[in-house]
Amino acid sequence: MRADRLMTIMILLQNRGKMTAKELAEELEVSDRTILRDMDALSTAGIPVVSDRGKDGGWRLVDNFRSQLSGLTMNDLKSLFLFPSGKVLEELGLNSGALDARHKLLAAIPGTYRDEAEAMWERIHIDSSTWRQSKENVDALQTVQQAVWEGKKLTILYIQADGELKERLVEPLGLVAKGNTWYLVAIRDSEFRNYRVSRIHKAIVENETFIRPANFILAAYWEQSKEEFIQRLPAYDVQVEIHPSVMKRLYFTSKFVQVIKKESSNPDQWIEATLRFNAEQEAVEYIVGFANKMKIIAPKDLKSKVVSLANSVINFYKE
Amino acid sequence: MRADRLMTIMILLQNRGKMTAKELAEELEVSDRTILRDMDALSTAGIPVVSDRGKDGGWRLVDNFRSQLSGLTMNDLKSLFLFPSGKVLEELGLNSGALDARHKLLAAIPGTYRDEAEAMWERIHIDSSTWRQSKENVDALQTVQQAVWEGKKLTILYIQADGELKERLVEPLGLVAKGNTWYLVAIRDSEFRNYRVSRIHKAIVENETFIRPANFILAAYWEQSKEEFIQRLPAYDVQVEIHPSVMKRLYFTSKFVQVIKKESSNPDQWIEATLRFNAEQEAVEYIVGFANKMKIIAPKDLKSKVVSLANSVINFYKE
DNA sequence: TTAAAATATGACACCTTATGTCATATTAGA
DNA sequence: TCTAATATGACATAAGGTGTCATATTTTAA
Repeated sequence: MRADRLMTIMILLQNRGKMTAKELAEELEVSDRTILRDMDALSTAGIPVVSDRGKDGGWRLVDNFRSQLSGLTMNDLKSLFLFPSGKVLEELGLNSGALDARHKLLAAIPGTYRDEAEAMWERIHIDSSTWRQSKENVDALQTVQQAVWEGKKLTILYIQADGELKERLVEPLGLVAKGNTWYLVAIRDSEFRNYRVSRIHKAIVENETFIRPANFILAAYWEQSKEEFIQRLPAYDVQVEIHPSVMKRLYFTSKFVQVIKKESSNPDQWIEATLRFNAEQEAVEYIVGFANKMKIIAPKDLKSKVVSLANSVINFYKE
Repeated sequence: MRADRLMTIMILLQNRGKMTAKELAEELEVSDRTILRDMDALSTAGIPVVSDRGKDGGWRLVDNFRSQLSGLTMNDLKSLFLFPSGKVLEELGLNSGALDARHKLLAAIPGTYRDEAEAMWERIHIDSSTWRQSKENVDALQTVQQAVWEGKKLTILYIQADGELKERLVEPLGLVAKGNTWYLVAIRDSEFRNYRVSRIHKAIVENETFIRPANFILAAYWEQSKEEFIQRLPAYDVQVEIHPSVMKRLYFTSKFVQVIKKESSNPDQWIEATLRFNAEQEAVEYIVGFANKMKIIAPKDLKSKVVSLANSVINFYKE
């Protein structure tokens, strides 16, 4: 009961600014004295409530703290109960069915939490699955996950980009779910590395434990790692003109689109755009599919590459 | 204190199987009698603890429940503090910075929760952003979100699939984050509808409120809606043989791959596979990019379509 | 300066909840 | 039959919380 009330006091002060003990007492149907005690309890708990004595006195949250709270407290509560996609939960072995049991456990928490939880569940849903069944292989995920939780070293057979199988002994720090793809973040030879879980052919949890780096923050590491990866991503830019009839298709596969200039309602006016690919070959393969609806402006030698590919298609099916 | 202890009992039983009241009492530094009372409380709360009397007696969780719990209780706690992607939080106005303040609030919860929260944060990270900047337009999300929270009707200017702008008055029920794409689930004309947020050109929150349907469950509705959408997705299956040199590429764009038969280590043996497309044209455009590395087996008339497209490429660049 | 509105603190009586101790009963296995 | 275990009730005590009351201090306005 009291935890409920403390939380409510915080929320009231956040929303209304300054309130007297008498007002709070009436709102919460307790005595003034109880409110004063609650204020002691909040202070003890580190919540910076302060009092103004005398006329026009009352209680408020320290202004700085309050302005933080105004963007935080209610939203904190909301995000506290915003659950990730059922697919992620499932692949972590935390089935959607667990949601119900968790709700039950949550019922033991002060009522305000519960109300916020329900509101969030009712209004926001996250879904990371694809429209069609993903073929991403997560056979190794259970084993990898076990090692992560138990802080044990892991031997993995890893399929490298060139298709070669390599055995590695790693210290698994965490897992990152990027869309439908799981990455294992681990230490090998004193260096941080990311391994795509679908490329782990086999994983064996070792008995040997390891010391987790003291200041390792998975989310921060991942953002940095991602930034570096993106920096190293090859970029092959192509200037094209697009026939309006395929604009919809371009939006649907927006993956390569960087810039679209001057989209016009004139159904006959070709539209300039910049596309970015990882490699020339990727550009060729993509652009050839647009046939005569996408015209290469630059680089100029890409045209002959596209034509060459088209010729090989024709020869292939001549038989 | 007691809530802590109840939770600890559950965890101990889950981890150790059967324990006597005496053992639990010693572990938790309370009397046997208190443990027996706690068991009553757990039963009352719906946790199926059962006792074995007499020699070799003790307390355990119902086997079925325990096996669920082994995937549930600890995992419940874990998933309770598994936070969705920072991108989703950001777009909901719940910035990553809120995480820290939430952690502080969570500190008020029994210590076991806090420990689990830290473990989860340290080991699992979710990231729904793309390697490259997404072009998905979420300008309207703030306004839409506001209406969702406030339970107010919303007027939207919606860009339909054919590009036409339509004005709609809707009752917004919730938001679904599907990968990088937000969908608004709303009622219009007494029917549930999904609107892609990036297609909402403009949104205006009305003053008029609406009655939320009593038994509406967003997650359930979304799963059903998705199922129906997938059922209606056209499926155009193509049997192909793939040269091993492009297998890597196929894995990278696994979107269309349905079945791969007999993958061989023989670098000269073509591999049979089934690809699924939404339309014949999509198949043509995709397969042409593989040139002579992907051979169409069936349907047979697709070959001529691919050749035709290749010809139009060649003619296009003849100038 | 006075009065009113506010908080600050302590104390006490009372209420509610929780705990430990004890006694008796029942169950299960050796 | 004996021992190890749970089952239940009861009672005294402890712990936590609340309301009422009294006294003290601070602030502002008249």
